Formats: sequence, structure tokens, C-alpha cells
Amino acid sequence: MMELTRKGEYAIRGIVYLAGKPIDKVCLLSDIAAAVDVPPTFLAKIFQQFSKMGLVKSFRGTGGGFMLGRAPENITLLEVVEAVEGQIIPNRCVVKPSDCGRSDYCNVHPVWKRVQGEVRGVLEGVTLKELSTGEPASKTN
Amino acid sequence: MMELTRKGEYAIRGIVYLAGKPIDKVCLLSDIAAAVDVPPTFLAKIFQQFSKMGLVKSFRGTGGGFMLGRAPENITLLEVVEAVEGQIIPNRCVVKPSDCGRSDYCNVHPVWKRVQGEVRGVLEGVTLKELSTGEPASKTN
DNA sequence: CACTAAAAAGACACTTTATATCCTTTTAGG
DNA sequence: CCTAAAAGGATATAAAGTGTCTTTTTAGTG
Repeated sequence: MMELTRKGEYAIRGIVYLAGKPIDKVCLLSDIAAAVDVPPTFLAKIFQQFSKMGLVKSFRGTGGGFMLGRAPENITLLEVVEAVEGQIIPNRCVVKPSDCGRSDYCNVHPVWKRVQGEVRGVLEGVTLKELSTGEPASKTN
Repeated sequence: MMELTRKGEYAIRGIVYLAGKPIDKVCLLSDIAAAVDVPPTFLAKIFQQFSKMGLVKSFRGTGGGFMLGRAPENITLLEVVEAVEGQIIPNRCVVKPSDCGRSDYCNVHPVWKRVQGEVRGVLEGVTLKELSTGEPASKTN
């Protein structure tokens, strides 16, 4: 339950790799894919999503590729995950309370809200900078 | 992402319903299913799992049915959820670190550990008693 | 004992989501 | 214009989720 998909895992690997490069370095998708051990065609889809969200910048044609859209210390893991997985929703009642069912109030609802808040909080507290260099993230564990 | 399945949602509805009844009251599966608006055949599977975990006691034959296995204040939401959904695993690397990939260390790993801890913590802090009567759970939100 | 009530167990069916891959199109440089 | 690279769209396969149905076991009752 509550498991990140391969897509999410690949997305993180790919963008963390980029975050470890100089900010203006343009990387080939094929190189990234090889480096982080992800199927290139799949990673392509993921980076297209990133590109739309502005998390990465893309360049087409000869000499093209990808670079990080912003400084790695300004991109949180939450953004990355939500960019490819959609919002973090522990239960659908969080987004559509009427689904809680027959009654218009449900005691479990606020619990899921809390779960959502905690998860988002953790992920929001981690930046790509930390993930690529590896300091404070591990101190919190 | 991170979404509870229907099974999990139904499981909670069903057992919270039981928790709202007198502790030794035996309820028919068909009645529970009707009360909480869940397909009876599906709920049957769920309660079989509960039964194996000791969360509910079952009685077969005429006059049979289900009752709560323990006092509702001694059953946490975490137990209920994990009984039917399995362990809460935000990423497979949490359970099998070698999946983190090529290197034997990964900076993201401890983050998922924290997520797991937070989610479990929230769910562990909520009992069926609270959910069926509706007090302290909402105060925390 | 036979009959009926109810849960347990197992097999099956259908739908949705996940996990890719392939092909064509667009964009840009040389 | 030829080549490099990403963008977009369609498709394929596998796995998980969501149920249903049938048969079996267990237990009470006339």
C-alpha cells in the first residue's frame, strides 16, 4: 500500500542525476537513462512531464537535451513526485468528501487529511540539492 | 499516488461499524455490508482476513456472524489497514535496499523511511473507539 | 438425522493501472 | 537538406484492483 510507482522512482533518479550536474549543463536523455538505469523511452515520457511543469528545460535538435529548470535547492522532492504521480491522496474522500459515503460526516476523514499533510511535509522538506550531495536529509532519519 | 484501495476503505467501514456495536454483539455479514454500503461478497473476503488476524471473531452456522476481536480502544487504524493492505511501504527500497539501485547507498532512502514512520504514526494513534464514537481523532486535525 | 443458516475457501471474470515500446512529427544545428 | 534530439501519439503486455460465483465446512434446530 501507498507505494511509489516505478515511474516515480525513475523520475527521482533522473532528476537527482541532473541536480548533481552543473546547473547549466545540458544532458542527453540517453545518457541520463543509462546513468540511472532506466528505460530511455520511459524516461523520455517522464521528462516531458517535468518539462511541462518547468522542473527541467528541454532543447531539441542537435546539441539538445535537458537541464534543471531551477536551482536544485529550490526544487523539493514533493514537487518532483507530484509532477509525475499526481497529488498525494491517501484516500479519495480527502479530495471528494461526498465519497465518505452515506453520511455527510466521517470520523476517518480527518485522519487521512493528517496523513496527507505529514507525507507532503516530509517530501517538501527535502530538496534536490540535498539528495544529490547528501547532507541534511539523512540527519533527519 | 499513495491511495488507499477500495478494499481498505471497505475494511475500515466494516470494522468501524462493528466497533460501534456492543462488544459481544454478533453481526451478520449481510447486515454489516448493507449498513456500510459495501458488496457483501467483497466484505466477506475482507472479514476473513480480519478473522485470521484476530481483529474479529467469526461464528459459523445458524446464529453466526462476526464480532470485534478485542475492545475497540485496543485496535488501531494501523492494524486494520495493514491487515488488509499489507505493510505500508512508500517505496520498495524501504523493504529491500538493494533496489535503490546501482550504488549501495541512496540519499532518498531515509526520506521514504521517514514517510513510512509518519504515516504509521498517524494511523497508530487512532483507535476504532475514537472512529466509532468520534472524539479525539478530529481534535488533531 | 435431516435441514437450514452462515462463514470459509477457491476459482474465475472484468476493469483499471502500471510499465513500457514503437513510430511519426517537430525543432534546431551544421 | 541532412542529421540529431526531443515531443507526441498509439499500441502492447503485465499486474493489480474489484468483484462474483460455486462449493465446502461448521453449527444450530425441529
